[in-house]
Amino acid sequence: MFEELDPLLHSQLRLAIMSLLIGVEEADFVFLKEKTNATAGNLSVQIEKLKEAEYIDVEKTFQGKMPRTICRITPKGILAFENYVKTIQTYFNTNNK
Amino acid sequence: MFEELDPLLHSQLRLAIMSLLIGVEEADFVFLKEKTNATAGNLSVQIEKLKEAEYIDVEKTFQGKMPRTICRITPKGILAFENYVKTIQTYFNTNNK
DNA sequence: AATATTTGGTTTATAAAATAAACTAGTTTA
DNA sequence: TAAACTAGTTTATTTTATAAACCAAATATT
Repeated sequence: MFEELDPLLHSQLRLAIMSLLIGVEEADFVFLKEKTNATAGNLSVQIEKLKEAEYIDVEKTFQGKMPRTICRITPKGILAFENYVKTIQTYFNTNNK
Repeated sequence: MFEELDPLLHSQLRLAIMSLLIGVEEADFVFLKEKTNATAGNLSVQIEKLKEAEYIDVEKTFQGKMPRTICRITPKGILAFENYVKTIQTYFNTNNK
């Protein structure tokens, strides 16, 4: 009756990251940190988990002399996100038969 | 930008319990256990947390000789649930400005 | 009538997650 | 050249979720 919620997405910060990435081509570490208000450490850990799951791609580059970490959502990530949204919606409606 | 998700409701089992209770007058332990497929131990713990937060009322009675635990959602619980739903929806739409 | 099993739970222990704090390596500014 | 800042990572701590073990009473079995 209550389908399992993808544990990788059922996390406030990881969901916020995916929410941001689904709307844009790419986003870097600093952007994600500002938008989510996460600490750098927490963000670093959660990005790594999304990457391991292949929900996002992570590219480490340099902008001038400073490091820059760019994230992009993958097709697999889009699917997982859409599925999570659909699944949790079933927890919302009152008529659970 | 991303408002905090009530940690008490951002839990698969507690959300399922609330989802069930919001649709009915009352529900007992056995009913909730069957519908959620939770183990009795997990259900017991999560019911206790929802009760502590005053999101639900818990009444311990007897049906004949057997114990029966009845749960009901409170007005506070309804508000919290509705607010959780509204908040997490903001994580879903692509246009996060 | 004793014993085994089931019911309706609670308590305790363990595993997994989230988060914060501390650290690194390099850069810019005073 | 020392202090402060940037862009992170790693490690440690706290919090959660979950499972396993337990309990008391009721019912079923031999």
